[in-house]
Amino acid sequence: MKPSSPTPSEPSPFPARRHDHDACIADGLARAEAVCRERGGRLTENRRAVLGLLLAEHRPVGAYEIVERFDWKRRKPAPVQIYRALSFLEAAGLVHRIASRNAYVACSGPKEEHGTVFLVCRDCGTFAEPSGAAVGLAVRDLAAASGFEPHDHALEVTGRCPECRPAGGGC
Amino acid sequence: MKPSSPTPSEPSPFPARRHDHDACIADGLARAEAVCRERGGRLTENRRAVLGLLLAEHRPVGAYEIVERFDWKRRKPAPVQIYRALSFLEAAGLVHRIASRNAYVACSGPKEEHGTVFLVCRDCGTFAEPSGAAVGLAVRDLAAASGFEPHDHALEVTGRCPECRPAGGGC
DNA sequence: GGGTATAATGATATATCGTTACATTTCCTG
DNA sequence: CAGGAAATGTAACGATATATCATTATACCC
Repeated sequence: MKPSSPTPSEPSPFPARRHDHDACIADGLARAEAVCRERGGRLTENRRAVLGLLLAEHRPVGAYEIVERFDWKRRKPAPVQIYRALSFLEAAGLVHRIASRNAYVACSGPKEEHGTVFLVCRDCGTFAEPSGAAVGLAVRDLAAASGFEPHDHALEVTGRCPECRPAGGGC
Repeated sequence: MKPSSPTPSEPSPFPARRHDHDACIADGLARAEAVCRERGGRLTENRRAVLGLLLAEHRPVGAYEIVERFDWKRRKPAPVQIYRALSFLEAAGLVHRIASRNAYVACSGPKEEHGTVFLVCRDCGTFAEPSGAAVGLAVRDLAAASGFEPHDHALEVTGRCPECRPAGGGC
């Protein structure tokens, strides 16, 4: 498979244009259940619904867009409900906030190495979260050189995803 | 070089606790004048005032905080005035928006290499903008490996600055 | 099971951040 | 000094996020 591709073991952090989406939602929810059992929170109906919606999109979604799309017991939820669910999910490491867009994404990686680098396509909005160990190290080095003690960081890169780049490749 | 000291030529991107602050404001304004001459904008009274206020703080300041602190012709300015000045200054590369805080800082570096990494102290709020070539390269590599074409990025690191770390150093 | 503490939700209001729209003024240029 | 582009002034609005407090659900102990 993919004999001459430049990326053998890690084809792309971006989702394939068509993939088993139900499975990736189910995976995400299962992972959430596990995380909750471990951390002691509860994956309630509301939280599950918000996470499900984010898992159904591979792109950052604004809180008020979630409000609009939602149907909780035949009612539109109040913003605070969404923010509460998002806060819980973010604390649990299940979603990330994309500050540069005031939006939220489901965390795509099952590992603990998540949260390092976020790629967002300026054209289609698709989101990817590659495992950026090298970037993390560079950040740590840079911080250390300044005597700075890093606690948390968010690197948000905008650009064009493989699908949206001109087919020729070059520029 | 770098015989035994950890940071010989580049002591710290953080401002010293006391330094010639008037000079660093004057420098910033002079730089702004130069940039405007080159790019064709005008460093008007309002823009100069906003930039001056940001230069007077080595930390991110919210737009509405600028509104509150301001005294334009004995009046409080409307938010839109501040945002207009900030937009101009940001386009000119003279200030950066810190998305994770909804706040703005004066660009500290005179060079074109700015805008790569932002360090923000969680305790005192002090801001630094070290030259992060290594991080930039790591980001480019990571993006390339994904087939992603990066256009722009913002890396915002929160943590503790040298002044606010426990004196012992370790943890 | 019943009582109780804690977690989560519902509902309303409000704070904070940023923009739209349009009239007016400034100031550069010829 | 006329004409036009750039910048400002003013008011209202839109978007994002949180505060407060009453109520309901869940876990836990007995």
